[in-house]
Amino acid sequence: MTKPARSHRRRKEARPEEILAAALEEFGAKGFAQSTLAGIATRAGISRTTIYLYYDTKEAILEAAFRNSVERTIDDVAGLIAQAEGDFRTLFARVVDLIYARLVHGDAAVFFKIFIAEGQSMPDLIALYRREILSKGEKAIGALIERGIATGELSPACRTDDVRVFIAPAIFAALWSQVFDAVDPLDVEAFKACHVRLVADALLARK
Amino acid sequence: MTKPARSHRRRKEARPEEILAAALEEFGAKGFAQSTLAGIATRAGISRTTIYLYYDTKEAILEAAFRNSVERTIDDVAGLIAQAEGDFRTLFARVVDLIYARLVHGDAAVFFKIFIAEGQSMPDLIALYRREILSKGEKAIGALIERGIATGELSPACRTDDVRVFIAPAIFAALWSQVFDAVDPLDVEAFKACHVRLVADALLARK
Amino acid sequence: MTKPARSHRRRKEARPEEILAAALEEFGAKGFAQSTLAGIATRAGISRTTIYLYYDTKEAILEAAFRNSVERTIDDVAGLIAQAEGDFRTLFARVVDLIYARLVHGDAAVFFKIFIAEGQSMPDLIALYRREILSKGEKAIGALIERGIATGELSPACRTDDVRVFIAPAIFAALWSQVFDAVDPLDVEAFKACHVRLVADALLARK
Amino acid sequence: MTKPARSHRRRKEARPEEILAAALEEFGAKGFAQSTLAGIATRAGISRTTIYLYYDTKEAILEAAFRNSVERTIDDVAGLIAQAEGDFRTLFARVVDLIYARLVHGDAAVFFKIFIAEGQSMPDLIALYRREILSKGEKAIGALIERGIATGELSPACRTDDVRVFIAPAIFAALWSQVFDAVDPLDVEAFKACHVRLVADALLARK
DNA sequence: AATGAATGAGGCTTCATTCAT
DNA sequence: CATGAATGAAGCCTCATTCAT
Repeated sequence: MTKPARSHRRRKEARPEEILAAALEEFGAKGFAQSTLAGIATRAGISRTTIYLYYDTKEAILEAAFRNSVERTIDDVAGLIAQAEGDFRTLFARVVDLIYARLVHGDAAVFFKIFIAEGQSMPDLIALYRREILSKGEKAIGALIERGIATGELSPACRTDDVRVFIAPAIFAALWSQVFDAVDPLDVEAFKACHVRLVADALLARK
Repeated sequence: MTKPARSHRRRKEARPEEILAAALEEFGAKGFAQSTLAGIATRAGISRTTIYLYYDTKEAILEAAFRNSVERTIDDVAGLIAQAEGDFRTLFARVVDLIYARLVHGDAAVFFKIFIAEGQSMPDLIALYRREILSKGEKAIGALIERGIATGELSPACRTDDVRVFIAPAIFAALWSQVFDAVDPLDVEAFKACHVRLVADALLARK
Repeated sequence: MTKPARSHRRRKEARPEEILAAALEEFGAKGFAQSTLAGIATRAGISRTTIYLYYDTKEAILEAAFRNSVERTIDDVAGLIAQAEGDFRTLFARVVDLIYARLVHGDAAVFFKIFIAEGQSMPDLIALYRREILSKGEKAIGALIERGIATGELSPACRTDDVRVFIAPAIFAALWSQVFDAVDPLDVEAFKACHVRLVADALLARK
Repeated sequence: MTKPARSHRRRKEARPEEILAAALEEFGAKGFAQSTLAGIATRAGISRTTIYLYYDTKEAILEAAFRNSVERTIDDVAGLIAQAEGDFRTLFARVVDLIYARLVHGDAAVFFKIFIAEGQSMPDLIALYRREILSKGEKAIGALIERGIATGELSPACRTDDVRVFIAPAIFAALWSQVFDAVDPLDVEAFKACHVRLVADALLARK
């Protein structure tokens, strides 16, 4: 169907995403405020001014990169809610696995960093993040718990918990890696196991 | 004889701390890179150049503010390890209380932000933070668990856990407040209660 | 096909030298430390920041201007050594002519000024100057004297002199012009004649 | 009569000269424009603001230091004209000796440097220098030549020379030392001998 | 589509100088 | 008399952004 794109054409179509990828690299390495268009351009292997053909401002790049990443993440989370088999501990572990994967490496970690540091000046993105991504994640965990209650594994009392507490260690791990990796790297796998055990032990204990 | 404090003198002595306080405000509001000396000066109610009478560079201000805060925090933590009476759940709750107090409001929150966003460029401060503050906190929790094992409340198995998992929700709460306060404020007290319950339930369950 | 030079291009190629010329003017008028990039930019008819497209720092401009000038000067001096015909007095006069021309007007005068005033902080340029330019000049004079001895005009005793003594009045004239031109201008031609006569008389007298 | 000054009093009277001495050091080390009041104050062992009790501006310090030095120099030169015994070569050597002494070390060297580099902006001092110091020096040399003619040592033709040519090498030596001392120090004594020989040989040769 | 050239706004820092003690 | 405190002016430099090719 789609004609095998000539390299010129292909280039043109690929540019925006290439720029976004380069920007994400730069943002991750230096933070948003410290990032420069020059740095992004270099990483993308293009000239500084070419960026302006696709994005109007530095902020626009961040926003585009963010929306781009958001969509993919939402899909992942949706899939994650659907696939659900096995006992609570197993299911929870699987969910946590995915969250760690996305948070410790990948785009999500970068945006986390940026939002924490410079979120004051970008309330719209913040709201979008909270609404589109975090909410979905919360719902996924909530659904997991409901299922546990339904099967009799968990006590209905677990419904009253703030599910964010159950995921918090993952965020902690992501940030620890970002900040202290050089001076004191975290054994993510071991930490994750502790995390799952803590939550499962606590919830299952409530009969 | 010598009048207790001529206003000139008194000012001079107070200045450094005034500047540090203003800087912390500014850093908290804009992040370190985005902060300007002009902003700090305005908040302190002095001129831009006056700052240079006390600190040589913007980095020096950050460092001074940090060390200033570090010392106070260490003292708090030390005191916290000492005072310890009651059952595990009560003690843990008290420790967590203090951590929330310092992390959600106050200096610690600001430095957290800065380190996450711009830590790459200040490895020395990062190392200091990890060594002087976080370690102390970890030890405090570790001591608590040992005490619980000693009194027979907790299983010795709890010793194998990474204690950072037990505190992670507090960091989460601190960052959530920083980032999402405007769009979706966190009920910190409720969250904290969940946090304590989760950890206590899990640990006490392991017999 | 490719038009010989689009104005954009041509400009770009000319810019560095334009900036250097402007800088030399500015340095000459104010000395190096007192010179400002704003002044250079104005003289060059460009904006302050445009300078940074071509030179990284003020020091870099000085260095570039200097090297630029050095090369031309060395070539002149080399040519001057080569062309040599006639009796000692005539030859010496010709060499002195060139030295005055370059020293009293032109780049050399500016660098003299700068080196005298601010040489402490630029030892590399100083060394280069001594090695690449002054040495060549000394050699030229030395060669002249050797030739005079060979032809029997001069006594071999002249070889023991420090040739810099023979040129010193030229430097004096250059500096006098720089410093006292407004208050008491020097009749350079007359002074130069005196200079040549002094040296020639002294050397030729030694039989 | 004069009470043996109490140290306080003595201090007060000495201050201006102490400041001048410190300023001269600083000017010599960094040039005038690069010198700072802070540097002068440190060298003088006093506070920055104390300087303002005695001198209104940086320029005023330069001027005061200069006038101070001028007076002493004039006296020296006057004395130098008076004392005159022996043949031309001997006398000339003695005069040149004094000039070297003052130019290569001491205040005069510093002012030379400053005037060359930054004279444009201080025409009054320049004029004063030309009038009060250089003129006197020229006259001293002129008188020497007249005496030589009178005693029959020199030809009356020597009267037509610009006497500055005869002293130029001394200036050259002074500047060389300032600029190239680190990279290629000048053997001042040898150079001076060459200088005297050159001038004497030339003048005495004209019969 | 892509880029090299150019610039204005703004940040950090230095320093001569004034003010109050 | 002496000084510590404070500041305004000015300089260097960076960077997002516009213009012309």
